[in-house]
Amino acid sequence: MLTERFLKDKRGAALDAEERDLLESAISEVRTFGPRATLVWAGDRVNHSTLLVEGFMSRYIDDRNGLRQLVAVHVPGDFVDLHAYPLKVLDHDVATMTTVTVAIVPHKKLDAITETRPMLARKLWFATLIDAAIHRGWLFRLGRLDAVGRVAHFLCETNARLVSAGLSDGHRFSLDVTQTDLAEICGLTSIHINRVLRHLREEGLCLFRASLVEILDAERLAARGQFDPAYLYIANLPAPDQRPNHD
Amino acid sequence: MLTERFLKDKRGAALDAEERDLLESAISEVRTFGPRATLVWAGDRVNHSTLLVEGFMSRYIDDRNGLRQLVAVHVPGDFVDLHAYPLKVLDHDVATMTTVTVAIVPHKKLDAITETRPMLARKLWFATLIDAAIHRGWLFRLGRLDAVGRVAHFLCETNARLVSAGLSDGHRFSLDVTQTDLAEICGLTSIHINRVLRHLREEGLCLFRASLVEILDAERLAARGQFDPAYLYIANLPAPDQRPNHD
DNA sequence: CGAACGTTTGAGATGACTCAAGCGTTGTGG
DNA sequence: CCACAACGCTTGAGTCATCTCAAACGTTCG
Repeated sequence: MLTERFLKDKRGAALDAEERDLLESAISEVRTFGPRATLVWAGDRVNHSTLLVEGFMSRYIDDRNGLRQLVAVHVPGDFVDLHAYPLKVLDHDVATMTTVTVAIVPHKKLDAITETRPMLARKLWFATLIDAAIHRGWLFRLGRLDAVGRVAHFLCETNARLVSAGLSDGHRFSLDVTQTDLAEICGLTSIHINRVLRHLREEGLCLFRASLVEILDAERLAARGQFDPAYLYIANLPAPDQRPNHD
Repeated sequence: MLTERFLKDKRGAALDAEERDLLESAISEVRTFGPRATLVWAGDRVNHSTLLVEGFMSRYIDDRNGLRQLVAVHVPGDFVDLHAYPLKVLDHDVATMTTVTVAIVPHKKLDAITETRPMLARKLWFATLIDAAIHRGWLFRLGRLDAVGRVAHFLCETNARLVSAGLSDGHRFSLDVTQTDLAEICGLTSIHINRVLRHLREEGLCLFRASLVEILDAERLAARGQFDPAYLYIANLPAPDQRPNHD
């Protein structure tokens, strides 16, 4: 089932069987794309959204000098550009990172859903708000962490999301991206990413080699990146530290 | 009218008279708060959302060492934590920056709207997606700009939003925040913010003094911050540069 | 009047960047 | 089938932006 992973394990928003069937029937087409293919350009009007079934995708903003800043990385189960349904025009590009399988959902079908199924509509809304929460996690990463912390934070986040998608056992997962990709995610240069990865390896925190991430010490890695998974809204997550009392 | 500025001038999502009345009648209470008051703590369950009528508010994430990263600044007309309606629990704190007037909208009233008015519901969804687009603008700012660029970018953004809210003439506006606030927005130290502001002043780009921003050279300031307002989804904006052809 | 807060400036430390070069792997066309 | 180009990874050396620590000043408010 193509929508199988969508909103799976998300706090209080999992789809029931009927909703899932409805969404599944909204898919008009299934396609595959090779790596590094751009599916949507900023500024273009779009009439459909893209559910990622397999592979990794990204969203990014280019600067004047050809440098780019990734604003999102998507894993299987993500409704990559569902926000294009209300927005119609995007402020960023949408591209594949690896070879992907995607399901296309025309906005016309979403019209039918939102007009007749307010609860499902609310869950779609919820899904786009998780993306926004992840944006905030990234803002914290870029604004408050040093280079090692940023990479550690990103790897913890990706691990948590892939565990939720059933694509990581919590210690090893496939992440087929280059060091340049990591640089564009973390707001660093690829050269510095290389030194950061060496540092993480030498400290026994984690390995990144040949498209494979091995987390050697999850606890210390999370501490180094000040990673608290609350913002991912994953259900049944082992409780993080209690927040301090707010007096 | 309390909701007067909400979605005003936003591309293709302005409310019609009936929708505005409906939203207005969903307000249960109007309150004022002093500066630096926290309205919502991360992790708390909330049953209402807050429409900002007057003043400035912020949303932020604290790190372990008491430092904070702002993830949003809100101006009058913003529905500050509308995303709490689907999410119920927030991943960040919500606080006032100045003295504010806010309108409280219970989630129960929003239930009634989403169940009977799919088009208005879609516009509420749209409003939360603009906040997400602004998050992305901030990610670009933090990930790809140097200190001077970040401050320039933020001031351009705030100017554009306040023009849209009718609170800036495009050249001068009141911004009652400290240099420490700017530091927490831009991911810098307040000391460095001070030097950046001096630089902007000496370059004739803009002044920030006594809670007043004066933009001396809007074009060069925007260039310095690589600011392109497309992500704000403001209607009838003078067209920015055409995007290059994508071949 | 004194305390608290925000601003301003200086000096020195450091983290990340730039430039440069070499290495290994992969894919491709002669 | 080999040679070479393209790409990604790795390392070194030097530079620069921003941070840290320190101190002084002005304003506001109790």
